[in-house]
Amino acid sequence: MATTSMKDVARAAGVSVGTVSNVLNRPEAVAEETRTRVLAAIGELGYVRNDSARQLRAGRSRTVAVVVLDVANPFFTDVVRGAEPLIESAGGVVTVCDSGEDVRRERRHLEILEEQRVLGLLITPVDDSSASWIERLSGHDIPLVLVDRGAGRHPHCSVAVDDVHGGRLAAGHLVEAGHERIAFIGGPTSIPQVADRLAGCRQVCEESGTHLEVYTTAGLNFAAGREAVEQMLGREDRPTALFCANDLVALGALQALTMHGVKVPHECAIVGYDDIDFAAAAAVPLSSVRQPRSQLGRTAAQLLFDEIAEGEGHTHRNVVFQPELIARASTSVDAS
Amino acid sequence: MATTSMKDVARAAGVSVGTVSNVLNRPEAVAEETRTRVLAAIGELGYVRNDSARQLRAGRSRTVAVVVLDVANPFFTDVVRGAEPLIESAGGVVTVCDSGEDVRRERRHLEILEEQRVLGLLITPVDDSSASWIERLSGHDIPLVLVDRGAGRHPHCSVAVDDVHGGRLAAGHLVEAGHERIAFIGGPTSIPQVADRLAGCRQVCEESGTHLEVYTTAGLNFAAGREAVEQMLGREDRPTALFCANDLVALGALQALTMHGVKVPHECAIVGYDDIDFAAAAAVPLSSVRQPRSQLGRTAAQLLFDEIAEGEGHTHRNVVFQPELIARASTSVDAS
DNA sequence: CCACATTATTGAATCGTTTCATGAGGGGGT
DNA sequence: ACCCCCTCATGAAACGATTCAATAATGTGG
Repeated sequence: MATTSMKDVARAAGVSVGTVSNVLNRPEAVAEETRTRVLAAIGELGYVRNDSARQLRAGRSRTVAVVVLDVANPFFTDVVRGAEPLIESAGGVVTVCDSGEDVRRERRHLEILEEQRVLGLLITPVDDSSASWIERLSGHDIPLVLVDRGAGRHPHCSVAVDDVHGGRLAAGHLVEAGHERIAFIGGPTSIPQVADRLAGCRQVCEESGTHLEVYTTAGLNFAAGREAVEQMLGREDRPTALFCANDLVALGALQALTMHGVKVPHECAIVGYDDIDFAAAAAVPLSSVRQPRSQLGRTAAQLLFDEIAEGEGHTHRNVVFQPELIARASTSVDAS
Repeated sequence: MATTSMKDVARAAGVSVGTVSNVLNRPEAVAEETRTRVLAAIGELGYVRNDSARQLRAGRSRTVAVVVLDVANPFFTDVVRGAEPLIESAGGVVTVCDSGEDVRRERRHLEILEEQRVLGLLITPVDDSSASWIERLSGHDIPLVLVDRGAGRHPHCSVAVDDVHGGRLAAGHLVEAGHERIAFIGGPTSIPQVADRLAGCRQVCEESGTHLEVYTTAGLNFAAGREAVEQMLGREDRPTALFCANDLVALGALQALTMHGVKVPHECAIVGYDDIDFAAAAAVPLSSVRQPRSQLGRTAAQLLFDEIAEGEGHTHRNVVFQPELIARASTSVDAS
């Protein structure tokens, strides 16, 4: 048998489809006696609403999509978790899309989301080339909030963390500890977060006359950190401290250093970024720049619903959070 | 302006909607000249297909949902990544739902997925109470594959890892290393994986006359491991080795032990489960039971599509993989 | 007893696709 | 000329819900 529809329920309960619909959507407008009869029929037939039909009529789905750079990165899972409660309590459904830092994957997701007529979008764009697609969605009346990106530069709501400041915090911490050769590991630099963190780091190094080497990686993951360190260890006169663009890279770097017998922190200090749970539990507890992850998600969801509610007369808001440095053993001076 | 529909495109190109549909779905059935004209109109108007209408007509969506216990757990992200390529190459769309080990959340997801008429489902059920819901979906013609659960017990396709064997491997490894007091940390035991791993562990302990203590936790995460260890340290005569139900728990335990100055491995050894990337990079590289994660996902997707393709005359298959023990420093005997 | 609210239900139009039977226009073959 | 076949394009009928104007049924007050 094909799936049962409202028509079947209506027939079984001896009412019209309009009434069945009312029972489901505005139960108070239906007489007690009728309502129970309809509900009974629904139970009996195992009827399940067809969301496609609902959406078609409504013109929009109730899905809010969150497009992130890497679902395996705890930073993003925390952002998502921060956003979920608000979305769900507003009757929305959350779907997470992983762009994997790949513009093509991102585009594919956006195409599908557009066809699905999603209610709204929280997105961390892969890089600047994503902009045209984002404008397209926005032009098609899909409200969106940029996450961790685009403070003020784009005509959209956004939440972000001041990554330049974060870079300064990290580098400043290392310079204060007396390091004179610092390496930055991270990439690709087309990712704005990476570029900003590096920029902040560079500022501090230039101000203090500290030598800075940059190791550009292809991604922000475990393997990237490991490979960068392998490459670095070949050189003479190697840096005494690393600033890694995120904690995954830092953990990879830490692992490679340990494997090659380089002692952290006193032969080489490390600062990461994001302060994920694993950072504190690493071989050497990792100093890291902490971002208010779940707050980032919550605020993003809030901005999205504000935009939806306000409609036409909406003015975009850009919320910027300040990061915070958490010092741990990986940069400890007295651990020597 | 409302979103532009096929009707608008048809008008602009001077053809009927049927033809526009053909251009999109069976371009070879449309004359070259007409096709380009229609495509031009589509580009001009910025037309985007409406998926709700499509699905309504088709009766099914092209979404395959993967319902996992915890998206933040690298085990599951790897399973998902393993499944994705196959699903996407078959024209499907993947959506990941996080039940958070909570039956109520799981149920909410299943309700929504059913309303969405998903193409199929890969699911790791929270516990046995999920069964009735799963049967319901299955009865409503939604094909599904159980992941990491239900080898043979349920009337469905499934992929799984022999967790009892995994538990035996872990415990056997510790017993061989000479440990005589072992603690198992994990929970809730309503999760079948946890129960099986414990069962395997218990078998070995009984066979070898090894003392076993069980610390039941509320979840399989970082904090759970930390808390269990806090509790354990209060006791006298504490175990000399831990077997943790997964790596997150193990890392939490490791962190707590280190914080209290207990040396791993020689004051207390640890074996984890899953062999996630972080395991190798932990404070003390973690011995762990490795499961073929992405293969699990790939096979699950394969089984799902087989079931969809075979239709009525389908007979369920249950694939079981064998886990493997990876020994690292956290159980090393000569590291004393 | 009539006019008038009030409340509960109905039926039809609508959302945007896909699908399929139907038909129009052209060649070829006989 | 006639018939058949082919290629393209058409128009209308689904799909399953929501919404709203129209009605039916009931009660209220004058």
